[in-house]
Amino acid sequence: MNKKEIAEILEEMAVLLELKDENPFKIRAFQNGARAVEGIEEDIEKLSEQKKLTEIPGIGNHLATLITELIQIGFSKDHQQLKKSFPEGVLKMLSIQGLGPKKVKVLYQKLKLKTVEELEEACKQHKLLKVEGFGEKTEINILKGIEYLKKSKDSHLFPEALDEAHAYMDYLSKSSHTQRISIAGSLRRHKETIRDIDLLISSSNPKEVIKTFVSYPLVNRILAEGETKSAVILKSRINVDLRVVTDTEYPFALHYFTGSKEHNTHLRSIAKDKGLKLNEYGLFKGKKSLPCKTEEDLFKTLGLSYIEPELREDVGEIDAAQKNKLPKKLVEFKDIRGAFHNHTTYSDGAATLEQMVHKAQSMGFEFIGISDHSKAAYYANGLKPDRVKKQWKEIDVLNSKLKNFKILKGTEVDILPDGTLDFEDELLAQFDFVIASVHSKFNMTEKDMTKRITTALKNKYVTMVGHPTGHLFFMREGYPVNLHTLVDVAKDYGKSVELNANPHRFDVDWRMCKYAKSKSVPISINPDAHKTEGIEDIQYGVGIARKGWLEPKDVLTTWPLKDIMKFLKSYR
DNA sequence: GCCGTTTTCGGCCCGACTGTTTTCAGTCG
Repeated sequence: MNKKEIAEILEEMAVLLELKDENPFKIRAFQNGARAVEGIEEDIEKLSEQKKLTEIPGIGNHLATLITELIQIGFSKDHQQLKKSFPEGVLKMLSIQGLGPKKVKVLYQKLKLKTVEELEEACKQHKLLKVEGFGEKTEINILKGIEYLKKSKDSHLFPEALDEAHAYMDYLSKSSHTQRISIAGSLRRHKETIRDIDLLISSSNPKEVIKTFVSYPLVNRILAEGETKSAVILKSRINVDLRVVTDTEYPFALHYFTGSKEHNTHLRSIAKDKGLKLNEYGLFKGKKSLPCKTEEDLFKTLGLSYIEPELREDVGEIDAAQKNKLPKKLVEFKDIRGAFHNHTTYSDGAATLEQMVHKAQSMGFEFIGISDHSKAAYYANGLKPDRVKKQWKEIDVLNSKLKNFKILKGTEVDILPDGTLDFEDELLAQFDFVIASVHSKFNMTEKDMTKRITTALKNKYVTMVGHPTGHLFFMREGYPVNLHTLVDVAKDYGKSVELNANPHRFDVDWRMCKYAKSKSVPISINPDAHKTEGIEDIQYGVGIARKGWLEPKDVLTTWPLKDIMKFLKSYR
């Protein structure tokens, strides 16, 4: 059992303990334990063997035994026991906004509600009004929460889908019948969340390929198994569609199945204008298909420059391709030289300052910005000025030892409801950079929230706004804010805008990247890392940036360090 | 349940908001 799975079990146990009304500090110990496990840098199985688990802060004797049990026999008796106390659907109710363990417990015990569906029905019939502590508003909010849950039900975070797709492709590539293979669909276009995985294979023996496809060990259910088309659901609950075509058809099919639908429709009309017909099997002049070996050939034949998959959303890319006005070279991961917005154990990160630095160095970076939370972020162990200064000292010492690498002193300072910041200007002035973020009082009108955030951005020491909308995929909607106004203010005050690369966030999204680019506002692709691996999320942020038409020059974190330092001084 | 150079017992991060209530419990971050 790996770190992630162990952490998930500890997390679930914490939830179950909450439902059982256990000692809150015991619950927190499980939550801390889960986070500690996730943050472990070494091999957890080895640590368990060597009985060194208790050396990790947050893991004591009991949790160490439990983790060892999980590693050795794959389950824990304590966990199984706890799980028996509540039906599974009751746990699901907890993912509804505004419903916590206390209320869920009451609903389960008083109204005998066991699933989200039963809860929804009960709300509609106003059965909750009978229960003390529940009112009309609560019912409405629960229904809203259920609606939101349903909307995001069948979607998956980008990296989860990508990992599944790569593993499946590795497996399929081994078949001698597979000629060319590719990811298609929204995953190839790097949409922010993924509903299903589309795979395309060229082969002269489609039957065999399909047979191999449905025999994949991680398949949970086969939905369709035809001559050239198959669909399955994986154990991870992701749907995967496969199409098998001939190698001649492959480039056309790849384009077709990559989409988007709107892009395809538009491109077909371009073909039609030229007296051609385009579909997934070819580009036809009369009955004769024009030869194309690759997608590049296809675009060329239509008189267009090559359109990268990320751009195919029919938001002007076809027009630009006709006029040869597409970005010359979209940003790539290898262009990235460093990252702002990283947390350490000083606040709510799992890795120490030094571990984060080493990770950044191992990724070939030239700098890393450290931005732990400010004091208002109690829940995240936010820093008071004295601890900020302690961290600065540690950074100074490390910097003096480092060659060709620099740690930048930063903070993720809370934006208070009135738009002022959680640190005094006098302190802010001493940071190399300042990220200002909203972490509280989300419930404001768009006008007030926009005022609040732009006021913060206008502060002469603030470099950028962190995760500007605050949304979390599948968990909560963002607070209302006018992003165009925000970008305009960034433009006027010479600031940057964050593209938070955490796959739960992708905030701002690619649409706003495009707008920022049009205003020459540099985008910072930031990992918002809370552990060393978190820094790797930058690669997904790069995908979103590409989708937003960004080239290296548009991305602050690709600039040479001396230019970045110049930028950080320019707006003060 | 975890932790510890004031402590092996007794703390453990807490303020704001919401919706329900008339003084507060539950939820969230």
